[in-house]
Amino acid sequence: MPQKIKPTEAELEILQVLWTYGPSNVRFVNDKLKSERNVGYTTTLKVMQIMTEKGILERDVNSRTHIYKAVVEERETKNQLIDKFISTLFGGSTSGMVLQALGNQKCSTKELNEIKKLIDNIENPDQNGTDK
Amino acid sequence: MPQKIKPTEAELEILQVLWTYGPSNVRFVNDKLKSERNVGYTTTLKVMQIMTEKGILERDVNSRTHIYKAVVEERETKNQLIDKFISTLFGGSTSGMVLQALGNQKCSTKELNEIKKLIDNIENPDQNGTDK
DNA sequence: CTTTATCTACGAAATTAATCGTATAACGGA
DNA sequence: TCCGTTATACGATTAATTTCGTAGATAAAG
Repeated sequence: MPQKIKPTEAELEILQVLWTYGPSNVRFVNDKLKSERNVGYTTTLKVMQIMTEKGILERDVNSRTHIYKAVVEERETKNQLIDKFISTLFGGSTSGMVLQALGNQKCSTKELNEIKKLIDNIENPDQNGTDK
Repeated sequence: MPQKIKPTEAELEILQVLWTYGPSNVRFVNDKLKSERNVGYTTTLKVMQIMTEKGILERDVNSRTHIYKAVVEERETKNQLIDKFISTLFGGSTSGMVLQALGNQKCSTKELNEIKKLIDNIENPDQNGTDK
């Protein structure tokens, strides 16, 4: 576990864009954010600069338009956030959280089946389900 | 959906105590918080006063030592937080979040079975499992 | 009745997050 | 070459959060 990551709301939004679309410039990221809510260009720029200082992002400065990419890994970061969420709200009980999430959210039958399949795989790791 | 709840970190800690132990005074809450981290009495007092102003808590002022209780409901509040968490990090996909949570956390077989049972109940709501 | 401990009220500092305006440099087309 | 567009840099402001010190009131102990 290398670093401790605690992105702010605004930082998470930016990370989402970079995780989804790969390395991007500020304009692109800002456009994506603007499709969700109103935010100024320089605001996004500033946050991305701060993230770079913090080591959350890296940037390529070779061209005039800087290209930013996420340094932190999507899966790992989300795991940390889930961990924290579960420990804060559910006393560390993963199943407690899952039970509440499933109990109250609308989840398609297909999704539920995926989850069941995953559970079966966890319980019988050897028996090959030809997952991937 | 009555109100929108967005407790801060410190507020969530306090809510946890009140949800777990029921209506309490500041001293009690502060003692519980101190078992986790260092925090001064007046700090806890202040936060609880602010929460009361916000309508997150209510207090009984009859005795000198005020008794605070949570106005917001545990289940509902956690649901809102889960919702937000899922939409921010998993594009609204509950199963996406559950898959990642189960895939990476250690969860006992018993817990996994609970989850499976719940899924079965969701899929066959009529067939009575004598839930409650 | 004093003294000491315990409460609440209040104010204010310290931090952190988020936002944006303005300055300045560079690019691109007319 | 000149102008409008687009970048980054930087500073400053605002708002929210967290923290705690101090004052004043009340209870409890001696």
